Amino acid sequence: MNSLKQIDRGALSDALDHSGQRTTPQRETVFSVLLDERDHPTADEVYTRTKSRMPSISMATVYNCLETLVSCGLVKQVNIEREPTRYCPNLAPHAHFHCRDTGRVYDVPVPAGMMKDLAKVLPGEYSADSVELVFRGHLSKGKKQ
Amino acid sequence: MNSLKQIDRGALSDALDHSGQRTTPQRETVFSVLLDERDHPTADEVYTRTKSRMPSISMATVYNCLETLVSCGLVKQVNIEREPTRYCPNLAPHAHFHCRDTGRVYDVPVPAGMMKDLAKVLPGEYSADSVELVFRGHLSKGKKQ
DNA sequence: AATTTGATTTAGAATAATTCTAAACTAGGT
DNA sequence: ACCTAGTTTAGAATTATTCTAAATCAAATT
Ligand SMILES: [Mn+2]
Ligand SMILES: [Mn+2]
Ligand SMILES: [Zn+2]
Ligand SMILES: [Zn+2]
Repeated sequence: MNSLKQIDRGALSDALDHSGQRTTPQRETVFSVLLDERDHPTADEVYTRTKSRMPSISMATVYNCLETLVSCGLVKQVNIEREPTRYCPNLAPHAHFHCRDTGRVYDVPVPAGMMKDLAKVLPGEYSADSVELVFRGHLSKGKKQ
Repeated sequence: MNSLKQIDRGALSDALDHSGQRTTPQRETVFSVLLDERDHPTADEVYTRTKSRMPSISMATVYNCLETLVSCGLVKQVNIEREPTRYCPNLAPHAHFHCRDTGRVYDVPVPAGMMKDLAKVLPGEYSADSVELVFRGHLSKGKKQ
């Protein structure tokens, strides 16, 4: 019993089935780690958190599970500059904000359809299947951390 | 005599002076390589091209020069997924398009003010000093390469 | 002109995130 | 119970980049 809610467990096994991969305790646990704290952890952070729930898991498996979750569409990779890849289970179109002070990455909701509309700046010969919008700057003190 | 136009040579020494760094043949040559072919080369590609104009240059110096040019604001780093960092001397606000087929990266002009306007989606406590917009997809055949 | 000094260049070593390899393990289907 | 393909695992390999320390350079001073 990891902390996956029934609905998330369903989404996980559907997505894995659909892409011909098995549901395993390691994959469930890694997925639950991502859903529990949505702070865009790195593979290393996912490893630490997963290990506390499943001490036998290895770093290689964490990388494998993350790659599996990405490949079946449940998780997105977020790359900011040359930092280690971060992982985001938020499937809604959204932007990211990277705080230069803390290094933290936040989800930024965007109005419905806006991400798609951005692609209108593309000349006709370009056709985009993904749009990535990243802000970098500072959080005014007082808010969050 | 490297292939720097007089106007670019001026911009270079101004920017270097302003940040307390010296104008050197290596820096001039690396800068001219970036200006001559605006295809967002990697450090490795910059090294190859620079070496053909200045055979004695080393990889370490290319990295150093690129870092210098970035630090004085003449060049921007462009990071796409986990690929090697690319370098872009286009100082106008613009977006990038990454072709999944060829791996090439293209500049996409955006309407004046649009990049700034994007920051309006940010909640009040966020203040962005940089906005990055990257499209990924395919170029319709026929166009470019 | 020679000397000093700090910046720059250079080759090669070190680093670190990620991927690869190959062996052990697991589980579903016969 | 056995087969088989998929998964997990430890550790080695990879690779872009950074670091180190010595050599070189050039502006400023003597
Ligand atoms: Mn901040
Ligand atoms: Mn294409
Ligand atoms: Zn996110
Ligand atoms: Zn560009």
